[in-house]
Amino acid sequence: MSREDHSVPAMSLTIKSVPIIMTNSHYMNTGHNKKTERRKNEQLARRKAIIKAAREVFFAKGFMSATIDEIADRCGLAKGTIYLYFKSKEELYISVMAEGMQRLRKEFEVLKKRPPGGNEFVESAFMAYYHFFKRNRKYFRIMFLSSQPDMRSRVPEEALRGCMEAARECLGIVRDLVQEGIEAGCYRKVDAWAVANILWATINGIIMAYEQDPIYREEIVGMELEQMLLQSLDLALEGLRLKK
Amino acid sequence: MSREDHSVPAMSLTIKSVPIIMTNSHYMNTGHNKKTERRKNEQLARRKAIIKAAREVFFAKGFMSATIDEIADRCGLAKGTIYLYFKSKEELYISVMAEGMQRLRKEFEVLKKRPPGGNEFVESAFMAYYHFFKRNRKYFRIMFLSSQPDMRSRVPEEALRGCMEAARECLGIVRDLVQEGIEAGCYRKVDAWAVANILWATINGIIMAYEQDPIYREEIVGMELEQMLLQSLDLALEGLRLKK
Amino acid sequence: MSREDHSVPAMSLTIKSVPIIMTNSHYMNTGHNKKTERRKNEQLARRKAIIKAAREVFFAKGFMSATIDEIADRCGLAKGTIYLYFKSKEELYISVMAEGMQRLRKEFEVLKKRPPGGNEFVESAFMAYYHFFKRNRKYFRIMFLSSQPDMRSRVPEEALRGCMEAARECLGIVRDLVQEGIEAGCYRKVDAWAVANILWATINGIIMAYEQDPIYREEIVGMELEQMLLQSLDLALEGLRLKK
Amino acid sequence: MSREDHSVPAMSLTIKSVPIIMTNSHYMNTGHNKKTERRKNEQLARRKAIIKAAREVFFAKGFMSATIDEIADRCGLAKGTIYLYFKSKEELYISVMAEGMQRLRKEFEVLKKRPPGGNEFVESAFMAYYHFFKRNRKYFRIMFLSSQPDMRSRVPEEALRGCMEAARECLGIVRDLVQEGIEAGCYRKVDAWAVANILWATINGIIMAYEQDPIYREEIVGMELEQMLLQSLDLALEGLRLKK
DNA sequence: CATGAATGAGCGTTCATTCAT
DNA sequence: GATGAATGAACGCTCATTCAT
Repeated sequence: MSREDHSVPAMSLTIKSVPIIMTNSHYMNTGHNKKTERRKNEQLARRKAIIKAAREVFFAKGFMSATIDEIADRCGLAKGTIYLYFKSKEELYISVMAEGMQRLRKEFEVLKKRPPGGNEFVESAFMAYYHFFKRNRKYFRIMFLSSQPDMRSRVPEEALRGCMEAARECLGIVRDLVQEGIEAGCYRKVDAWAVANILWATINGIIMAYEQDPIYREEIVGMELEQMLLQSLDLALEGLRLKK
Repeated sequence: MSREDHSVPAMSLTIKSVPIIMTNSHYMNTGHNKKTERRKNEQLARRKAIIKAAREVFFAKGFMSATIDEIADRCGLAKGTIYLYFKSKEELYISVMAEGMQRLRKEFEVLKKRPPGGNEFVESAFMAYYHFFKRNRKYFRIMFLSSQPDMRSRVPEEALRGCMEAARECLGIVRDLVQEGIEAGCYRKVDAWAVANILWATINGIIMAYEQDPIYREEIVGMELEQMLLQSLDLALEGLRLKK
Repeated sequence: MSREDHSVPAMSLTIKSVPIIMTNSHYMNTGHNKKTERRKNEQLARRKAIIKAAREVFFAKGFMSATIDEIADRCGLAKGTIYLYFKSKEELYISVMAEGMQRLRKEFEVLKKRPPGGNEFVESAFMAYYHFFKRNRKYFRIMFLSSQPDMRSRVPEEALRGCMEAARECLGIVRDLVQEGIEAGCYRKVDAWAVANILWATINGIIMAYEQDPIYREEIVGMELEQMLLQSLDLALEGLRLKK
Repeated sequence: MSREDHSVPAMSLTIKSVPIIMTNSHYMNTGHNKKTERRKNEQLARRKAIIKAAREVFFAKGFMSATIDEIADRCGLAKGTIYLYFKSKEELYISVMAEGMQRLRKEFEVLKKRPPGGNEFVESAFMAYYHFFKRNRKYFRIMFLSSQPDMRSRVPEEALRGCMEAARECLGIVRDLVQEGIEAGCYRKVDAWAVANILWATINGIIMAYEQDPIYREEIVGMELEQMLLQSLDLALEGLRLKK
């Protein structure tokens, strides 16, 4: 059973990874009041610990069945403390999701550094997404929740934006790949942004189908996720490719 | 709603096995089980009424915030009565979903009767789905819930199968269309079932994207759903089409 | 569809056992309207069937957890029908109890016909009670419920009287035995009624102890019920016996 | 009560491993867990208050008709708070019972300190029990519930043991009295434990008879409880006494 | 009479959230 | 800040009882 490594080596706090998550960090290294700075770090660490615990519980039980009590237990904090960091269960949820999007974004980042000249533009994005999915499968299920009206109405818009931005950046990368493909004369002259969105949606749609009940997956779809994705990639490429 | 249920009187009574169970012996085969038949109809109607109310409440509030109390109020029944027809909130949910799938399936049915000779195979399915979506938009949101583990674990498998079957039939229709396209020499020789699933997933993925927060829809995707679907159709067709 | 399902060996109704249970039987055998008489019999049979079913369910589940639904199912009647015969769950309960007391009384009746001259007066009552207990163990548990205030407040006094009368008769028989013992010169000149009550209470108390949690029975009392009863009999006899 | 918990601020930070788990690090061994101690006391008091309220409601309404709402109201707590202290209505019930047994045990304790030389061994126990009963009459009714199968199956075994132990201790005291009587040459050489159990059961049986419906008490038993107990004591003593 | 669908008050219980310490 | 006891509204659900058929 492939492990999903949301462990967070904790190390990460000391390194650059922090600024990514940190949204509310307006502390400047003027050298002065260390105490405050130390505090900030502690708080940040705590915040991450809570998100980690929440993620684990949400993954194990689902959002609806998860309880703040269990999350608090799991990170060794008091229930009240959770509310010091997150206004509601829903904000906690969105934060877990945001963190997942950040991870994905980070993995997508490498696509930007592709050596020029290769011609698997879209393929690489497909694969990057697929590999992320394999290691973070459970994120997807809870992501599908974010469209629920009772979730959305309770999620602070600002927290949501964090997710969105990450998604936008990923899509931007895909768009760039498509654009490169066009410019390299491989792809037809399509609207790269639209295609990026379509590819993105396609993968999500396929994954969603696979996260349905096993009955659906086995008796209806009846083929492995990887195969399905590859065929879908094939179809898309065929649609994109410029025919001489 | 004109009832014609004085229909066929005795029939069932001619079967011996009945008397054993029967305790309520005193009405004879005179005008006979009018009562029973009427009952059946009433029950069916009530069931539908409950599903309708549930649908409305689920749509308005979301599954999590919906309450049985409100559903009961909305269809003018007592709370206990709801539980006479549905074992749990989750079963009610799945029944709403099943009903939605039935509707979709019914609309897809017409695709089967397409006059031969036309060549918009996949287009017609896309459009059928899209039109259904426009009129039943809110179904989709709640459908996305069915992948939640805490939902699935509480939904009676049998009720789920109802949904699945309808979905399978729709997919079958799409596959047939693809197959026709292949046989008509319009499409490449692809795995029609896989392609049907991919198309299906693509549309769902796109819809899901649009059912995300408006921020996502407006600021990120930034184009109308219809456009997006059309472009996606275009891409898919291009991918399917046989090039001379 | 002629059904003759007043089945019920019915026999039983024709014999003497009836008058005992029957409280509301003012039908005289004037020969006329047989129909009515048949009805009466049917009703009586139904009543007994319900009590039987109730007994089984009360025994299996306990009064609190028993449901009218299950009782109705078990005797193949509709729930509403139960309420035609018994005003409430509590009346049903008391009727089960009354029926148990009638049984006990019937078994005690034989003590009245003891051949004169024997000298095991009290012993025979002890043993009769004990044997009844062994075969009707579960009656006792539910009997202990009758002292609950929320039971009593809902039991129609009239139904209760049925129980009481049977108990009184049993006690009367015990008193007579004690009296015989006194007159035979075996026992001291005690108040026979009081002693009868004391003996009765003693046995009930012992049985109650045994119907407590097994922990109590095994870890605390620590001896077999039969032994305990015998020792208790021994003690009582020793107390009663006239010493020369 | 001066709290000194602004104590030592950073501390915990110096230890590396700590921050992860340690959450409540900030109060050191100064005047120290005064807080905790106060809490403990408060909790104990609350627990007692709840038991008191429950007792009152159970006594007034009976277990079945009692509601947690009423119990909560009566002790001025929220319903949820009750569940912080007791897992279920049944646990509350058993706790009320346990508390009653503790009281009885405490009253029995004095019997242990009887000045030697007296010869009313069993009498004193009878009387202690009787006096307890007079002041705590209503306990007995609800005690009779504990033999109900649907009660027992829902009572946490551990809570039950509390009751049992108290009962066992009382019985132990009675046994000792009997034993003393034997050793003092007053009583026959009987099995003291069995006799203790028999006496106990006898009193309980008598009390149960008196807690039946008033009809039973008045029309059947027809004598005062005290008289009955005295006669029963008399009978038992007569049975125990060593005859020259 | 018998039925059984409908009722609906009421249940025990949960848990996100608050707030005094 | 951190705590965790307290809250109490809301929950899903039950079931004795009624009543139209």
